[in-house]
Amino acid sequence: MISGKPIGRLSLYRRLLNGLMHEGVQSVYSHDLAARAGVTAAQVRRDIMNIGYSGNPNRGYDVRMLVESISNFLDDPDGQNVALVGVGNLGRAILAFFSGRRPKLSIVAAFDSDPEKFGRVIRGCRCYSIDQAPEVIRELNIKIATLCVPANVAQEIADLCIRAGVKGILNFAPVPLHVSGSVYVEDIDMTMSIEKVAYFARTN
Amino acid sequence: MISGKPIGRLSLYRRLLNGLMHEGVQSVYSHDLAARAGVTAAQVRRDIMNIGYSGNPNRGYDVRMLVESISNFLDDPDGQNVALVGVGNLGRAILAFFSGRRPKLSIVAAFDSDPEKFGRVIRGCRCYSIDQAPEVIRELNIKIATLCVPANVAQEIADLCIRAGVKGILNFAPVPLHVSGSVYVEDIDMTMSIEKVAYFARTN
DNA sequence: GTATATTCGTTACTGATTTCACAATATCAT
DNA sequence: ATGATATTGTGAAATCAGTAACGAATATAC
Repeated sequence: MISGKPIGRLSLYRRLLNGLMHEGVQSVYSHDLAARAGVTAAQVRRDIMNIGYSGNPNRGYDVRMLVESISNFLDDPDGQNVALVGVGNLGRAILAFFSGRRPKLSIVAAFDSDPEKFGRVIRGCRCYSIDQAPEVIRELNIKIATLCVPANVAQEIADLCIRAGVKGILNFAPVPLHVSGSVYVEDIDMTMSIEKVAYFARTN
Repeated sequence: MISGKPIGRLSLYRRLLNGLMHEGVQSVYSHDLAARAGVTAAQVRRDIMNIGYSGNPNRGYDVRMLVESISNFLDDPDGQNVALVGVGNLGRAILAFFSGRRPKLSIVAAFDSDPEKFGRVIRGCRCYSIDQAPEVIRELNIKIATLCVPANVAQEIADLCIRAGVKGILNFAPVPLHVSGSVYVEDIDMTMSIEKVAYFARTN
């Protein structure tokens, strides 16, 4: 079993390695990747060890093969569909940000409560009424939801998604969600983050 | 000295407490606040202990006074000015999100490289050329920057901000920043987050 | 006024994560 | 071939964050 933080780092390594591959770099040392990722070399080696890939003493890691190993580990080979709930400013920004970024992860449906938005297609993603969510989530086999809704409805909408089969939630709403242990929630709490920055900018 | 995660939790507690205060609740127990925040009661008590506030056995914590204690700890009494760099989709969403949310933290200037945007005022925040950043950051005594720029220029722009006096960066660019130890960086890496969610949605 | 029940404050513990350190191994120059 | 060098893989140590547990303190009931 492997826990949250290493998974995040693997995702980062892969992104950095993709950049290197694009530049034509063929192999990389743990300390080099570590410097780019902002972690220690030992950390990189252990993370890579954890997914069962092996490098080559004196030549480091083969970039292409390491990317492949990480992808085998992280990705569903068939791809995963994602829903976006809440097509406000933030929701649209996220649609724009993710559009075509990860081939194995596609935002395939958006939901909102504003009838103005029903039927519109934003960045190739169709917007439905939130009432249709249970049906659409089931039909498209969506297991991942991105919540960009106001705090006061976030729990209710999370519950609705979970009842429809969602197993993982990326929560931008500034409120902790209460879910059963079989559902994974990752919070992106921008208010908390900026207050942290403000604190350390002041006291560091 | 108190490190990153407790600070984040304090920010969260304060937000929850403000909600309670709004509902007219006067006092709260550690286990109640803990349940709302999704942490253990011991954690709450210890976090509150760390900032030197004391509750009352059998009556819990006074909501108003606890909020005040946390605010004294987290906030600069004179307020802090924030710059937003990169007025794209995400930047505008963040402007909308933060506008008027925390009285002690105001986004007072935005910067972009697109001349179309210069001089425009978005959510009460004026948009300047990135070339004016050093000057404006100094004049407005800005110590905090929110980076919503493309990955390939993020480091360069971070350096520019730091040279102008910025001490804390909230980094939305999907690339780790290399900064000196006296500057605090908080990363919000949405790609990493969604890949984490995807992984656990699949394997949990 | 006393007993009782409940909660806080804090110390000691536990578990997880990260780093250290070094043997094992591959490469390269000679 | 062989020696020198640089790197990986990984058990052990260290660090860190979170939890449990319990004495001290306070309110409440009778």
